[in-house]
Amino acid sequence: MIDLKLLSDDFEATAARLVRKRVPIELVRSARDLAESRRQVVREVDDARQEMNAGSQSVGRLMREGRREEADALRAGLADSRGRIEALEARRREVEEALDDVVARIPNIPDDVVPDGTSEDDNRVVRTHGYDPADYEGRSYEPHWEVAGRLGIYDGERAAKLSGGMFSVLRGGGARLLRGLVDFALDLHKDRYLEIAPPHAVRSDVITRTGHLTKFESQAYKLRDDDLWLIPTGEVPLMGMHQDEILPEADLPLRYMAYTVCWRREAGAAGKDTRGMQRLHEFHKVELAELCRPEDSDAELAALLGDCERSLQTLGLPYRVVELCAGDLTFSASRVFDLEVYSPGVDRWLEVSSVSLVTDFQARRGAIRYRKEGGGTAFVHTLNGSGLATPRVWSAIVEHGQQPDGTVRVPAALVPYVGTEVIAG
RNA sequence: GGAGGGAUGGCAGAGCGGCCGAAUGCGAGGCUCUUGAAAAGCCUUGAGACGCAAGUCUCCGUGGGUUCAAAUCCCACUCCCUCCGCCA
Repeated sequence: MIDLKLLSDDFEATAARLVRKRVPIELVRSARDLAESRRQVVREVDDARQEMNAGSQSVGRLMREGRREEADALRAGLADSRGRIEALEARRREVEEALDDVVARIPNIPDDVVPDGTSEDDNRVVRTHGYDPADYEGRSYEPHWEVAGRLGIYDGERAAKLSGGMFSVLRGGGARLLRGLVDFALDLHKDRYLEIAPPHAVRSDVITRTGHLTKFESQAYKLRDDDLWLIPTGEVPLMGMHQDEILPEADLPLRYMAYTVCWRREAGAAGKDTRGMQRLHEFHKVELAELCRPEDSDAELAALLGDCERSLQTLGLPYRVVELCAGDLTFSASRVFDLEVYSPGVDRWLEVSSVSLVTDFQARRGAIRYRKEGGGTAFVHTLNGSGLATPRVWSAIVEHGQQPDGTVRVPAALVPYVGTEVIAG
């Protein structure tokens, strides 16, 4: 959630920044007005309470002094003021509910350096690494599901039999490639990130406060008999760990990585780009996530982006870095860089990582703070990015590594992890 | 799943319905003493909301109830611990 103070202190500027993210101005106005109403009601409640507290204390004093009749008289009057407090409280709840509802629709404020734009088309390619169209001329590339299907390392039909569409079954060298990718990613980042093995099911409270379950949409799977949700990303437990904590400043930044399975319902996303392993309900991912001081978050974002790029560089995959425009930013992010790998089999750039700066948006809802060395507390900034999202990297390796004889060449850096230079089945 | 115990500030740990936002100890910060340090002594030290400020309000696991008044009494829930059962 955003800082409501920004709306009362500097409405025009804040509204202008939100409008860049396609937020309707009426929504921002209504948040400001409701916040003001709330302030007023809270003040009335406080005043009423003060009166009541003072009265109650007088009753106590009179009783101790043995002045019974005076105490009884006062007590009768206080019963009424309790009714008044209850009425005011009811109004406060009403206003707060309305405010929460509006605030829940307001996304994080885009960073001023983010380019203007309203859609994907306005995103900016920052740089391209390792890609030369000449490399692909004079040869045909098949999509990964063809290559992998023929090798028997990917079985889409059995996956559908077990679980329906958008699930995968990997076999033999395909399963080994998946496992190797995970190990590779964890090893690559172990010096800067603390490895965590978190739960894959979390409470409603946790997934809500990390921003992955809202009144308006749910990408997550719910367990039937318990108040638990399967995580859509490792970010959820990594950030949820510190909810309601006040961290010592000296502990920051906290950099974590976690290998988890991720589940996404992706309702309505069926159809396009779903062939093979491009989009799955269940996939494996090594997530990088961190908490830091606000003044460090720009530098941490650059470093995190570099770390995520390093995964692709080391694997020798051609990719480009795309900065999302204001109108295309995800709800919680103030700034996002997508990493897209070139997939020759489908001749497309596929998003394999989304590196996000979330500023204090997530920390505010999750109440993740730190104690400043000079005194006082403040919300941390949070960041996250995929260190390696397996399905699309897996398929990119298959498409790039395909050889005339139908086998797949394994990138050199991955050979020790997969245990073979060539996947032949 | 069954039986019992518990949840209070950074930690440990008190707390007869009113003088309790809360003893005490530890930790942390400041000061005195000292050449310096230790020891000792003194002082300070939870979070949040509103307010220029004085100050007021909220928070003792969560939610409800009783009462003029709840950390304290009642109800429900959640979590933790111990024992039993089951189990990778």
